[in-house]
Amino acid sequence: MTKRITTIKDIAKTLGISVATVSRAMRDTYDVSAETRKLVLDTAAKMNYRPNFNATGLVKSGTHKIAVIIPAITNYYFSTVITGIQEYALEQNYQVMLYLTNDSAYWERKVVQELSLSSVDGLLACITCETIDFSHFEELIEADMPLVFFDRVPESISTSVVVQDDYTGACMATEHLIAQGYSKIAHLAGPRDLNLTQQRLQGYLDTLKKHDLESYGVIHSGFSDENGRHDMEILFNSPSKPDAVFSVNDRKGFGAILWLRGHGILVGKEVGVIGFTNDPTSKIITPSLSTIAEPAYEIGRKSCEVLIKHIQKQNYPIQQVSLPTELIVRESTQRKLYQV
Amino acid sequence: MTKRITTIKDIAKTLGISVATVSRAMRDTYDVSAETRKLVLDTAAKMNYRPNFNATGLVKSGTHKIAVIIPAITNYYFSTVITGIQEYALEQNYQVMLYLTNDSAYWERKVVQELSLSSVDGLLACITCETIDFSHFEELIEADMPLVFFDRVPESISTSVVVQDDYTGACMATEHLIAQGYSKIAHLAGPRDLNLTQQRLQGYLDTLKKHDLESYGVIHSGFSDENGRHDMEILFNSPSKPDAVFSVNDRKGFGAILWLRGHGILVGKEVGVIGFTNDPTSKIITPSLSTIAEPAYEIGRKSCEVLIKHIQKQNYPIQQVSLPTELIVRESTQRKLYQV
DNA sequence: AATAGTAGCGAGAACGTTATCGAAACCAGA
DNA sequence: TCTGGTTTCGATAACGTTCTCGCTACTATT
Repeated sequence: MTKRITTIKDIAKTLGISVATVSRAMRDTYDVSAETRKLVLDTAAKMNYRPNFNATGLVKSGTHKIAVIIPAITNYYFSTVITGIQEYALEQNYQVMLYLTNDSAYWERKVVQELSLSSVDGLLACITCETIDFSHFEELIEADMPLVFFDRVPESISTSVVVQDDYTGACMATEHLIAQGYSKIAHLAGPRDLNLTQQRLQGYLDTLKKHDLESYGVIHSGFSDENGRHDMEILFNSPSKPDAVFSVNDRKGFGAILWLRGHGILVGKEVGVIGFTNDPTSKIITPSLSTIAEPAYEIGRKSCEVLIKHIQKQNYPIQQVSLPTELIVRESTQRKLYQV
Repeated sequence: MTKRITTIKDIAKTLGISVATVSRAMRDTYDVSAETRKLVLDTAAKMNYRPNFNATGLVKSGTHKIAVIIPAITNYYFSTVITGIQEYALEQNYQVMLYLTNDSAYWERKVVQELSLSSVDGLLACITCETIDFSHFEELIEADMPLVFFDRVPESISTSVVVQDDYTGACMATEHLIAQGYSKIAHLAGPRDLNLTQQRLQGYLDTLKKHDLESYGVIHSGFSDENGRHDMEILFNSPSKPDAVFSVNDRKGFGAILWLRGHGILVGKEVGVIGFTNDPTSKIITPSLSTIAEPAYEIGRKSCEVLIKHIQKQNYPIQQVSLPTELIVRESTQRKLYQV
């Protein structure tokens, strides 16, 4: 703070050359001799020079920064996505600024609006489960700010999006339950307005219809294991009890398993449970949870890649990326091998 | 990008006043009349003006940004710490830039060295478990960059640090095991060089000594559940088998429980297990894992608070904050109530 | 009525870098 | 020796904002 940071001027002064030459030597410009470049680079290293990004950002409009707006990071999926984003960004020499909305539409709007257009080159966003008004994002688009959504994406806005194949994943999960001999299948669904919720719900419904089965209940609620428990309470207090549940995510699946165990119901043998995510805890819980694995890390990398392409090429076409999921069979959907 | 962003000059031009006045009106300067301020603010809003942080950062040295350098975020503790950091930073109008080192000392050094001193006001760091050379951090300190460490802190550097009380936590864990009647206690320790590892090890050793007990083994390894499994394999293949283990963190504790269950050993009744963290999965695993709860969220907030104080007051004294932990008793250390 | 004080504003420099333009130095060919 | 073409470099203007002066006009005091 008080100490003087060495600038390009200092280097120029000690070397007796102009700042322009120093600036050129720093970058890969041809307009400088090999010896002076080496001289500049050496003294720069000696004087512990670091470029001032505020200055470079001022003159070339473009900071090498991207903003990531995400509901939370305290779960496996989101934290893994961020890891993917971060790694790709670093490889491409971009820096990531993190904004947590805590799943509050109010905070999301506030963060997006206060985001200085000049402080980031682009935006990677995953909306809250409350977001129904997207005008704050639309303002960004009008200002030509590169923007790509991942995982939870709005339907009404035309931007690039990167998601997992939620529909097919849901079909696979439901098919698996049916193949295992379950027929009274219910669905623990996510918040109503989320695209992802609707996709997974539709995959579930379509697969049931394909097999001439009826739904044994669909309950919409949040993503926590507590939500899962509560939904099971409702589901199993109804006259027509299901013999399997497909949960919109693993955490609600954990809640479902815990509720079933707490009520002396054998998970797998009596009631099957399948989740969606492949959270590491799904291997740890007893019985272990069958699930649809999401490529979280790749979603992070891919969405960052698409964003940076948008940043670097003005008219890069809008991308609709959908990454494949995978069925992972564990104990919670096995009728025979039930153990413990 | 191609579209013109409104600047302070545009506002000045449309209003027929000088840029200086507009600048003053934006901030809380007395040197401007109430009416012109209102006029400026209104047209600024109308023209959708956003401040250019590159410019402000250039003239006042100080971007409102802090960098967070952390090994990973894909676990409960780190992601919760970041959440705390993020929330406090946002409240104080600071923005956080995230850097993941992936627990690689090489990456950590690279990130710290390439970090432009001018692009952030301060640094919040948690070292990798490989870091033994701290010269890259010392360079930052020499350049008067505010720096505070959290959780994993170096001993040799004199900066502010924010940690949980690892020593007392380890004492509490060991005391609890002894109180439950276990006497042959082993310790699944963390990576050797980490201060946190040594503190928890020392707490364990001191408590054993206090009760005239001998250690039934200390094994150093990483933090994953796989490490926990592997360490148990070694521990239980030795002639003197323990009847309880204190794990340096919950994830290794999960591995320990899984290993014991896999070998038909009743967790709790035959062999007690206690962890450290209070990862949400510790409630989900069977049997549920007793643990020492860490105040992860508060550690995030507190370390951010200390950093911002350092940023704002040049000679803010160095802080050594140690936040209390809490014993959480669950099934894995209960000899009597063992169920399932 | 003269002076002092103050509120409100403008002009211009500064922050550290890049970009544009042109000048100097050198070389080759005639 | 002169011309033309490179290569290498320096001066200077920009980028958007804040800050330091200083100026004007108004109010208050005597």
